[in-house]
Amino acid sequence: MPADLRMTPQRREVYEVLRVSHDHPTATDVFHRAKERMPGISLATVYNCLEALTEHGVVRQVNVERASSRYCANLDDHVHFHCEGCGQVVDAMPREDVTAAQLWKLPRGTKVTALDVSIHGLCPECAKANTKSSH
Amino acid sequence: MPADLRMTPQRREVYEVLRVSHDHPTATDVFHRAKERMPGISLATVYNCLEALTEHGVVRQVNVERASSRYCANLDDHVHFHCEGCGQVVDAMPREDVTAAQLWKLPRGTKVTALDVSIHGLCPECAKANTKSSH
DNA sequence: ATCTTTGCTTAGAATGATTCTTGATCTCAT
DNA sequence: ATGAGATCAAGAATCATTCTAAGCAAAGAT
Ligand SMILES: [Mn+2]
Ligand SMILES: [Mn+2]
Ligand SMILES: [Zn+2]
Ligand SMILES: [Zn+2]
Repeated sequence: MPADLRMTPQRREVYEVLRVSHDHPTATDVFHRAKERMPGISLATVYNCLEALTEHGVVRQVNVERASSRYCANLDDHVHFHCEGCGQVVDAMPREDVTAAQLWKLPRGTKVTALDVSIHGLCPECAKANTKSSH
Repeated sequence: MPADLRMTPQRREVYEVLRVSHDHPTATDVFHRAKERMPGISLATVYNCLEALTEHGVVRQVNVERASSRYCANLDDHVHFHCEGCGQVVDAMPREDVTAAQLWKLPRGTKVTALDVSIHGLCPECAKANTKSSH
């Protein structure tokens, strides 16, 4: 935890919800889960905590298309796979170092700070269900 | 143009705005530009046209983080570079075929339909301005 | 220990992009 | 020409997110 992030009970609880969740919950999802153990917490506080945690690099905000932001406590270098069938968002790890400048043509002198990748498609279960129903 | 997309004057105008724009305008940007030549057009219609054009694959919707959607008439396989300095969004072409399954570990049986990449950083101009001011 | 400053939490209001609703208008096949 | 089905326009509604203001709580100074 960064020293300059004050770990209030609410922030700890929001972080804990994310740490044990692997489904990339939205702010309202986090709100409902946090409420179970901390009934007084408000949605505004969840938004504030998520912002504080994100800004301090303790969690990641995950945006898939225009949908509500989701949050992820996995800090390893990874991207997100979004299943168009069941809607789940799962982590995908790079096979090796993936560098933007190697894969895409960028003007000489460009400084890359982040690479944001979402892969869209069908998870194995939805892919199977899809072929079955469409033959 | 797909045969099943009725090309009304409004849709043609919205498409024309995007065809000549290379800055990935938002819906309101498109609205203001379209209004110059078609003063009666409404923002709702611009949204409708953008949706129709997007659904028929004639233009692409470009989402960078949580900002308003931008639109792009370039149908070539490409990704978007977003400059954190000046905010511009520019196209970046792949150096060669970039396949998600080759670069990221995905469960066996996953079907990939689309790869959505945004590169974040500083364009050459902003990168230069940045080093100058920060030494 | 008390004052002081600053940051955090909360409820509710405000924002702003997008979508929806409704009635008018247009297109196209008959 | 007629009727069905699209499309358009204006405004209302939605909904995620942000802002506001007031009360609290922790940290620092005296
Ligand atoms: Mn993740
Ligand atoms: Mn583009
Ligand atoms: Zn699925
Ligand atoms: Zn720039």
